[in-house]
Amino acid sequence: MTRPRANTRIQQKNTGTILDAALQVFSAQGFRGATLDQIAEVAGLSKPNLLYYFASKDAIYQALLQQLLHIWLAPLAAMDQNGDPTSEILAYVRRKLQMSREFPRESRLFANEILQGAPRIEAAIKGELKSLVDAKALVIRGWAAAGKIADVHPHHLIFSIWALTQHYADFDVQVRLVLGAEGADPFPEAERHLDQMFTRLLASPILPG
Amino acid sequence: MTRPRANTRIQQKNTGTILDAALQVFSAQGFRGATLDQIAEVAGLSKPNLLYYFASKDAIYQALLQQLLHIWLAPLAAMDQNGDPTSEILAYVRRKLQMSREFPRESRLFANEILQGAPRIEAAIKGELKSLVDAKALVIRGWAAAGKIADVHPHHLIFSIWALTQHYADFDVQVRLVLGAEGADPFPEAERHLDQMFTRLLASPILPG
DNA sequence: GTTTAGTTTGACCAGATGGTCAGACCAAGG
DNA sequence: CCTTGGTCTGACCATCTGGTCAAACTAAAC
Repeated sequence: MTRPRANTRIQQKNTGTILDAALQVFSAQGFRGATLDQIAEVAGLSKPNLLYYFASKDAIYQALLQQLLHIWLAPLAAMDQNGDPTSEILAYVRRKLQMSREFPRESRLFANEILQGAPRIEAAIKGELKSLVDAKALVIRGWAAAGKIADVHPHHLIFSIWALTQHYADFDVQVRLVLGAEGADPFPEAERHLDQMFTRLLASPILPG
Repeated sequence: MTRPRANTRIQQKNTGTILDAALQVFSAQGFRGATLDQIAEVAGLSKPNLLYYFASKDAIYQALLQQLLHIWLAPLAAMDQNGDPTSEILAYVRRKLQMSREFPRESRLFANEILQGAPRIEAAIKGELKSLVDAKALVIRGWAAAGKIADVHPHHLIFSIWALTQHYADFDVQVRLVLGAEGADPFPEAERHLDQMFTRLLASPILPG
């Protein structure tokens, strides 16, 4: 094995730099649209040097996806079966929106990948991601059955959380253009709106009192 | 002007064929990822023949975007100020979801364009799209002020409709993979879920009775 | 049937792109 | 110092890509 495995300090630093630059470029251009030259320039390294650390353009992309999957699933994984149902779901929504704000590039990378048919992440979706979603869907179904939240379709509830929160990362440009100068930072208002949506959605049909 | 302007039958047929093929390829690969060779192959024409009808790759893409903008705005434009507020908004949601189902390639084309920073459609967003949205936002604000719907942020309401409906086109692969074999067609359930969400969101805080 | 305007293509080009490689460079241990 | 193993790069290559062009072909008007 001639390929380094991130032992040396230099290796750790450079693989990190490369992955960050790659995230920048891939998330903005998609896999096919991105070029090694662009990544190299952003990373401040030469192209052959990139290929010293990663076997190919594809390998860089794969490494990125692999690394990001965990960050991506964390907010859902943190949803606690034993907590208060509405609070747990609302907290998940807020965490996810926060991720759109802090990690828009990651969100766009995934969006690009899925848009293109998920050719390089299909396995992870069918595996890790689906397992987690199915598990949490069961929890939600349980909450609904116990009358603690309204009777919602668990999978579509999760889809709607993804759709609504990721929209503010993936379509950031559009959101800001449409809002114009008034709404310089769309996120506070977005959080209020999403709070409102999910609070109302989840409220049990018969209100106490 | 040597360039044809779609007069002849042949011109009409071929420009149509090319735009359809281009939609196919651009929506799946993004602008940079798509190649003229791919488009030519899908269209069943030679590459030079493509460039006989359109001046450049860019021109094909621009023509596509221009053509699609109208289709895209139609459902929102059809929202009627004089109709029943809740019905109007719910009808808009259904129309928009229907478009995700019938025209997923169009949705993905826009998604790709926005993801990449909307470099070639920024003007249209700041212009036509923003104008329409602002106008409809006023209508919604009026409905809310009159107490006919709950007090929602108009722009973010529209964003949430876009996000939720387009998700089923743009992330179709993911939706189907996560649902697995059970949900062969996610749309009926999606419609029920979105109906539920917006019905509850828009219901006035004080229920009659 | 011939002219004319519109249509199609094979061959070609310049620049971009992913990837290779031999050798230069450099840090650190002996 | 010198060796050694990891790091870096200029030069290079095959292929792909957007685009051109002269010439061949075809439909239809006269």
